[in-house]
Amino acid sequence: MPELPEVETVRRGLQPVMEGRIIRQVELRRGDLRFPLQKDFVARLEGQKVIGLGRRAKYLLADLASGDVLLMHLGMSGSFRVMQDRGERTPGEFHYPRSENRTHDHVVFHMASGAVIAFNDPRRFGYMKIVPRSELAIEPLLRGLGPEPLGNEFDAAMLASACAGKKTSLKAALLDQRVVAGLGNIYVCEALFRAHLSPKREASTLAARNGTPTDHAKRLVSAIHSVLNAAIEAGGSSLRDHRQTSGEFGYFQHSFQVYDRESEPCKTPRCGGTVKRFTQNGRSTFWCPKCQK
DNA sequence: CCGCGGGCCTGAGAGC
DNA sequence: TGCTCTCAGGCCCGCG
Repeated sequence: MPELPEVETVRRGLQPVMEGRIIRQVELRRGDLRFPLQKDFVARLEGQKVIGLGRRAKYLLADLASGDVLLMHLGMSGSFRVMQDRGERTPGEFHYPRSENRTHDHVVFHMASGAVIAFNDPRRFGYMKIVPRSELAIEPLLRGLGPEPLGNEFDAAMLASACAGKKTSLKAALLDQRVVAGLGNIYVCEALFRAHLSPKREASTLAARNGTPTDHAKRLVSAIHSVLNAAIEAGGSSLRDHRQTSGEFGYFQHSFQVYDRESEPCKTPRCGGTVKRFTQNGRSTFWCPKCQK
């Protein structure tokens, strides 16, 4: 599910219940996420104070007083849910809200404050890993990530140089986390539509000419900025799994221009085209062939 | 090095 | 109802 806007929405939901708070107990209900959690996973978290909760691309990073950092990735179907412990539990077991399927709550953080934070992930493509802060720079999971799309260093010049010489499609390039880190299938489709650029275009066609970024690169950067900012504002997109940490839906899916709109009319004024779908690198691409060139 | 396809998992929905 | 098939917000790995 989660691309940058969904992860950022989750971060904002978790921040008030994690930052400055102490993890009293970690309830490990399943340790085999995408890969097995570290043997000392629980021990390194229990009793720790969370100093800050940040985000890098699609990763959440909880900074601990011990000097460790807890990395969390939501994979395709991961979500966090914040609940309140009302003391209605038997030891070691939290009394979950009725009529809610919490069978895939794999890791549950019981905070000293009484907040209960459950990581739910049916497909288990998500994962967590604890690394010393001093080793973050060499952490394989983070090393190689490109610039943050909403950060200062991501601009037309940066995008143009990252695309230079790339024979692959523009869509594949944008999905490559080394080019820009945080976009996924939905927001790549949406950004390309808003920039009126074809997903089939060769990535290298965005490269600078005469040392100056092309208009295409500028248009694409501004489309990426606007679509991500709008999606964050809307609490992300809720298609299947994504919820805000309160359980509420995000609502950016109502603003999709092309994603999941196969055969529907193009939303570009006076275009009159129809949204098409095809498979690129094993993933669905939605676009309007009439106005995306 | 680069680009592509397969695989990892579970669940929802369509079609029969 | 139930089976089978396809598809899903990601990313690592191995192959050519």
